[in-house]
This record gives sequence, C-alpha cells and structure tokens, in this order.
Amino acid sequence: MSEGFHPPVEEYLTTIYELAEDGITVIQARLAERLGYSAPSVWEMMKRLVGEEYVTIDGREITMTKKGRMLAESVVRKHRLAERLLTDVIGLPWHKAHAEAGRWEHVISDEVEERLRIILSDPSTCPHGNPIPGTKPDRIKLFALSQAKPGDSVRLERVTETIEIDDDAMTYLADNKFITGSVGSIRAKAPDGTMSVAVGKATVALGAALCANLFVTSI
Amino acid sequence: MSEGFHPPVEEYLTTIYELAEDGITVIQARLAERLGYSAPSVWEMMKRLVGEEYVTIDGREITMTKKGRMLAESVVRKHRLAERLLTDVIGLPWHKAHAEAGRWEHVISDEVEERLRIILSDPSTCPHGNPIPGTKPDRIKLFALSQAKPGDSVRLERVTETIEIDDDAMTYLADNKFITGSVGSIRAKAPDGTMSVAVGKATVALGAALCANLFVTSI
DNA sequence: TTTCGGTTGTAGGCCAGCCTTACCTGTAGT
DNA sequence: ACTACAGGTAAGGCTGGCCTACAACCGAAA
Repeated sequence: MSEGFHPPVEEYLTTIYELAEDGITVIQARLAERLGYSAPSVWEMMKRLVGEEYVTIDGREITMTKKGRMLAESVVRKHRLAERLLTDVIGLPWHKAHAEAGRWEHVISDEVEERLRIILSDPSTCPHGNPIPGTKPDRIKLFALSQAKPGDSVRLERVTETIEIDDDAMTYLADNKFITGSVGSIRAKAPDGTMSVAVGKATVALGAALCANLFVTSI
Repeated sequence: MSEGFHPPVEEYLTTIYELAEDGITVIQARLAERLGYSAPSVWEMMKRLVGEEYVTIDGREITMTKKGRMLAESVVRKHRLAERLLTDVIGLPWHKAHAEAGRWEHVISDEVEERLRIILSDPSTCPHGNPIPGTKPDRIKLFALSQAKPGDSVRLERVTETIEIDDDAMTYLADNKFITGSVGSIRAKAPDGTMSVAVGKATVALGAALCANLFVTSI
C-alpha cells in the first residue's frame, strides 16, 4: 500500500493468477471474459503491464514476471484472509464472502494482513478451500467431483475461483447445504456428466461444468 | 453498495460531516484544505453535489440535505465500526486504525456493517471516542482538555477527527500512552495554552491546538 | 482451398476527477 | 477610503481506464 495503489492493475493480475490456478490458459480473451471488459481495454492494459514488467506475453499466452506474481500473491492472500475473517469472525454467509473480499483485497494494508494471519491462526486455505499463497498447503490429494462414481462418499474440500465468481452457483450450493466440509454421496451420474448427490436428507443435482470445479476427498 | 459506488463523493460528504461534527463552519476552503485538493476541484465537486442534491450552499456555508446526510452517516458508521473491528478484534494499534478504516469505509457492504454491529455489541463510539451515527450516545458531559485546570484529574474520552487525521499527533499520543481511556492529571498550563499532563510515570506536553481537540471527563 | 469463429491490434472517443492559471468579490484592517 | 487577503468562479488541460468500430490474422473445418 506504501507507494502504488492501483486497483485495476491488481484486478488484472489477480485474475491472471486465478485463471492459471484453475488450469486455464491465460490469454487476453479469457481476461476480457472474466473481467467483463472489452478486448481493446484488456489489450491496452496488457501493453501497460508488459511495460511495467508485471507480465510477459509469448505468442498469446500471458505469464507473470516475478514482480507480477509477487503483487498478485499479495492481493490474493489479502482476499483469502479477508474471506476467512468474514466467514469465521464476522459471520457473513459462506457464499457472500467472495464478493465482499473482492473489494476488501485492495484496501488491506500489509500490517493488517499480518495481524489477520495471526488472529486466524495462519490458515492455509480460504473458506472455499483455495490455498492462501505463502502457506504450506495441506497435502491431501483432492480430485474433481466429476471423477467420482455412483456409490462414492466424498467431502467437499475446494470450490475453484471459476465457480466462486458465479453468484448464482454459490448461492445454489449454499442453499443446498453443499459447502466446503459438507459430505455427500453420489447417487447417479448422467451421460452428460450431471450428477445427483445426496447431502443430508436431500439430493442435489450438479451440472457437469460445476462438478469439474468442485474438488473432494474420498471418505 | 448496490447501485452507486463513488468513493470521491463519499469522501467529500464524510469530510463535510466531520468538519461540522468538530464545530468548524463548512466552506469550500476548509474542504480543500482537509482533502488536500485545489479550490477549483472542490468547487466543481460542489456543483455536482448540489446538482445531485447531496448538499445546499447558502452564502458560503455548505449544508447537507437529508439525502447527503444519510449517505455521509452510512459511510461514517462503516468507518467507525471498522475502527472498532481493527482495534478490538484484529489488534491493530489505536493510532493506526483511522487511516486503515479510511479505505475500508468505502468497501464495506450494508450486510457486513450489520454483522459488525452485532459482533461488536452495538458500540456507541469508535476507539477514539467519536460517536457512531445511529446509536444513542452515552450522555456523559465531556469538556475540552484545554478547559481543565492544573490539579485536575481527567480521563481522555474523545479525540476529534481534526486530530485523528493527523498521523504525527496520533502517534505522539499513542507513544505517550495518552489514548482513549487513559487517565492523566494536569501539571501545568502555559500562557499559550500548552499543557503538561502526567500520564503514568511520565509527563506529556500538549500544545494548545491539540488540547482543544481532546475531550475528557473529570475523575 | 475457402471460409469462418476466435483472437489480437488500431483508431478514435468519452468521462470522472483531478490540475494550473487567472480573475473577480467582499470583508477586515490600517 | 484603500489595500490585502481569503474565498469563490472561470477556462482550459491532462490522465487513467473504459468504450465502439473496424481491420488483420490464424487455425480448423467444410
């Protein structure tokens, strides 16, 4: 926060970070989609980010430099710590934390970040299971829900950013009590990948695209 | 946060609110000073705020409309609740909370504000003693430290915004352990209003301008 | 091979919100 | 009564970050 305070730059860099984290090739078009900006706007910002040595572009693919990655990780860290604060301390519902933290991430100072890490006992993930950069991750092997078979019992461990940004999907998951930590058992899997999962007394239907972005452990 | 999200507008309105709160006549020149903007910038924004019916201008004096006051109070409320969160829960030092909250106030949603009010037990003031709009104030009569006489013992109850925005002054107070809740006894009062106050084992020297903005109770 | 969807690049524009410079006005002090 | 100075108004300018419209390219499928 000391010298530069540039929410747009931070926004672009974290989006690059999160796309890469979700295994999506980072090109301008993906950024334009996710950010909701026009292609020329993204292009212009890329020129700037290359100029300021936050990223390099090789062919179409955008890669962060060390400088870019450090800034991105700092902001992502603040975002995910903020989410933990919001859910664990402030009591904001699970599915609403992402949007709130999306604004908070730009205004949290390094000192407060440090305090948060302490009072939250150095958490390794956000409430949706995504890792907090700079902490040693719990090395449990997760797999996509889409790989589970009928009969399997699983615990939901992680919802990727691709889903986190989708308010409707998050609300749907929360309404059906299928949030991080919830246990479900696979009832059925349709040919198109849609799954039926029993959670508590009810059964939730989950589309293929959603299942590919829900990571679980066997139980 | 729903529709309009205009940090500059919020910044101007809260500044107007805080100037009035500190008993300072609100004119453009005061705003320019406190915000660090040029007079024409302030003038332009005033045109806009009058146009959008946030304020009215009568002669030189600027007064908020109901609409303006509601927005200003909402932002001030978020600011002061954020300060409480920062000091009481997150553990940020007393004198650093103001600057941090100055950024947070623009990004806190109404829902989080409500949660904060609950987890903080509906506080009636910020950590510096300024009232949180919408709560019934503790009706203790405070007086300015400058009105105290040598020999008096007082407890510091409130530091006005005029001082809160002054980082050096706040750090000085904190370094000398003279913060809200601290007890001091007046040792001496110089002709120019400078006071010597014993706090704990040490004695603090406080300038006249500062003393006029520190509110205390007799003890 | 042609065509077409996805993508990148270019040109030109717009608006908020700040700036400087300059000028005008009213009030207070000598 | 005159000057000084604080305060307000005017005109013009700049930058960041977004836009639309359009041109150029590329790979894959028809």
